[in-house]
Amino acid sequence: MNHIRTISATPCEHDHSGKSVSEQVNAARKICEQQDERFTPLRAHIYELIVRADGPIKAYDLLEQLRPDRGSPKPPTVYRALDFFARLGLVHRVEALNAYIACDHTHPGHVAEFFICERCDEVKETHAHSHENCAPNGFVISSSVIEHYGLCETCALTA
Amino acid sequence: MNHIRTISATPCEHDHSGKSVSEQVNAARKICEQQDERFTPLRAHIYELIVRADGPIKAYDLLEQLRPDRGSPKPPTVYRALDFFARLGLVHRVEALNAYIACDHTHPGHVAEFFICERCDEVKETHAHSHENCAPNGFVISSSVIEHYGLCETCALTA
DNA sequence: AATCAAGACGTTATGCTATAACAGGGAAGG
DNA sequence: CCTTCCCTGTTATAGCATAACGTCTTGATT
Ligand SMILES: [Zn+2]
Ligand SMILES: [Zn+2]
Ligand SMILES: [Zn+2]
Ligand SMILES: [Zn+2]
Repeated sequence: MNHIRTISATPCEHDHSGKSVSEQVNAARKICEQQDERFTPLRAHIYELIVRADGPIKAYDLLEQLRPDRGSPKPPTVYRALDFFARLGLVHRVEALNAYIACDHTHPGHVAEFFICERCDEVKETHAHSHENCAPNGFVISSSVIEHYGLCETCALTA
Repeated sequence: MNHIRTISATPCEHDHSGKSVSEQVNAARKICEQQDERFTPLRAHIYELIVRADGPIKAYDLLEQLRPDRGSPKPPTVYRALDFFARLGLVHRVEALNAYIACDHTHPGHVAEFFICERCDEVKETHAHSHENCAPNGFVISSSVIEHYGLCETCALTA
């Protein structure tokens, strides 16, 4: 189907959200603790890798990056952590990329809307407006996937 | 990640769109011919299976349904057809289901927005409103994925 | 008619994505 | 101490998609 866009594996060191990696990790730790969930060393490690990726990252790329620090982890190791973070709203799955990205909103649990540049891989996350008005009469939305692909302003100008 | 919702494989005989299966197939044939694309017997066969599914259908389920009429087709057979239909806007991919569905709009090429009932698997397709206004300044959208999951009116009332 | 280029299809093989199921270990509470 | 729950490791398998090559048909060009 050729439907999966590619994403680069190049992390970036600039501070995208105005928070350092460790600040973001600590914020996640706090959110976990507030919900009586355990922010274990493994989870902290994986979450940090997701944050450092500074964009969508694939499960098997996370798996690679866990090596050799944690031996040779197997897929369930990372998928379980991703499930956990998704449940807490700390990480979103980007459906059309088969990838995962840290939520960059301070209050997780919202409906995320992504704008993904296909040229430079930059991703902007916004709070989606309500689509209840768009729904067929009586339809009750419980979750939504809203992703846009195209060119960011910079790339659009230099294209 | 447990992110993939399930869909039932039960086709349904009711006429969802007001057009019969053969009418839908003929409409697709016409759209192909208008664009100087070939609506081959294989493509017609696969398109008809998608229409008959009357909802999202998976690539490997299509593959099964092609047997034994067409011997033992392999995955590329169906993925090539799906690519073709998607290129013409006759079929949409539903990202969160890893499934494909016939466009039920008469003028393909639009941005589709799906409302998918997780209880009865009914899918309503609408024309999405523009999200350009929601985009970061200067972002140029080239394609979008908009899918909502929840309960249709009937299921919400009887839940 | 002979030639050529493009596209459609069959086939083999492989790669990527994700989960089921079972076993062991550690933390928290009784 | 002992039980319960959850976290993690591990093996195996399921599910989704494409690369690459060969053959044949179609339709245009010479
Ligand atoms: Zn978010
Ligand atoms: Zn860009
Ligand atoms: Zn459509
Ligand atoms: Zn329903």
